[in-house]
Amino acid sequence: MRVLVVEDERRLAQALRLGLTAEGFTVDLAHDGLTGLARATDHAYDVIVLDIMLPGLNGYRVCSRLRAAGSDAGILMLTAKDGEWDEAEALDTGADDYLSKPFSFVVLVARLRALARRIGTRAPRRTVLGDLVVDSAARTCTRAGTGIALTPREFAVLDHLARRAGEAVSKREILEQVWDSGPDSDPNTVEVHISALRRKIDTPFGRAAVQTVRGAGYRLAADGG
Amino acid sequence: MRVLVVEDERRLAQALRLGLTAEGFTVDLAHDGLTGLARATDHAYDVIVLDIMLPGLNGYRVCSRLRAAGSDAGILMLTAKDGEWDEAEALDTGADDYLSKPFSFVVLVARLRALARRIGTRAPRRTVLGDLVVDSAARTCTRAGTGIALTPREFAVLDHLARRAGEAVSKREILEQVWDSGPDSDPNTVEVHISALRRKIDTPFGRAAVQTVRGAGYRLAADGG
DNA sequence: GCCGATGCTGAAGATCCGCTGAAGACGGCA
DNA sequence: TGCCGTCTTCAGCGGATCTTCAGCATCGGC
Repeated sequence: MRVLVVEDERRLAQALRLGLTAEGFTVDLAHDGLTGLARATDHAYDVIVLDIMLPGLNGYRVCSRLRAAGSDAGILMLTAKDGEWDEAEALDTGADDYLSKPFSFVVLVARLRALARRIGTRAPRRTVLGDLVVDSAARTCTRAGTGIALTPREFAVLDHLARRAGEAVSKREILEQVWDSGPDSDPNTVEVHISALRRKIDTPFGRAAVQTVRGAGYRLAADGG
Repeated sequence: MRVLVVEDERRLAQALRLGLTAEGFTVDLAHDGLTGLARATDHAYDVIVLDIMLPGLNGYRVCSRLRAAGSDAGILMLTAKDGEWDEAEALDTGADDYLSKPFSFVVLVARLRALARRIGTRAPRRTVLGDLVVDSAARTCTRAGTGIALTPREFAVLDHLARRAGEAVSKREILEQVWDSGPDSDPNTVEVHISALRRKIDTPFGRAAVQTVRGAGYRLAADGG
């Protein structure tokens, strides 16, 4: 399990690294907000321990920027016992949990484990393909930041293709998965919906994310077309 | 904050329910171990008040089975002053805290609050979505600073949507969470309440925070509409 | 270039889904 | 018990959405 600790007190940071490593975590450190943000966006961490008071960029900022960048790591914030602390703000910026200093190391480990467990079972929700974003949880789709309204069927088809981005998916499979219908249904139904989909997510943007694989079905380009 | 009280003395259980409800908790009762275990595994409680001496299945058993089932609710055990009581055993089975009878109600509330804080409910007390504020603890809702009176059901629906702000939530799920009803109940009930909600929090302000996701349910706009 | 197979697309009718007003049921409270 | 606010059920409306169909375009092999 990979953990990033963003903490400016070096003694504490080192102690955490030693302790967490002994508990079986793989630990990286950052000592200020900017470095933390950079590392977190470069590497895929399971959980991030984030101090609120940081030089450069404070914890709230790091947290909201991470979420804006689409990170789905678990984030646990550390609050100084006397510092100003706004629980609502923290959770609003996308933190998953928090712990006030001074804290028990055992509690920290327990919380990190619980957090990782929670994050792990959280269904993957956003698929990013170039400037095309498919968000299964929100049931939204955006191209270059522009929201696109899709009907239920259209979204279901797109979602299914997105989960196998880059692979060719047969009409048969789409029919079974999206329509949960028997193998004797009309593949033309799929064609009609694919057509509608292209008219919404490709044509207006001069792109071609939905590709026809003759005889084999369709493929959603991994780079968004 | 959701609390489950598992206590076989009905008078005491009722008194706890009244008192805790007045303190802003959402309280459910169970009068024996098996029922308590069933309820606790079915619903996500933040904390569970668990009597040791219970008909059917005693508190220790309930506690260890809950933990075995992966529950991460806070558990506070109640011990009779004369009953045999093994603190080590209690904590071994996964209890977080304990209190011996007779106890002061004020102390119980304080312990429950501390416990909930320690366990770290990730549910924000207040959810801020643009100028729409939903306060789960106070059970109030304001839009642009104006207080809005909601009926219990309306608030429960809004609260549930707010906890998943930005995500599409199915009518089915709303029915299960807000009504804790079976999957065969009428989704139209939800529609009626959604309609009432919109008439109160959206229409008068010319906004559209409550969005219909055709075929999938509803979504509360993360920016308040 | 021809041909069959395969895929695309516009139109139209049928269907499904969600919204809403009203009526009655229910429950708390005096 | 009667009142009042709230909840659920019902039925109809209106519109979005789905499917079917038919004709046309495109592709690949010859």
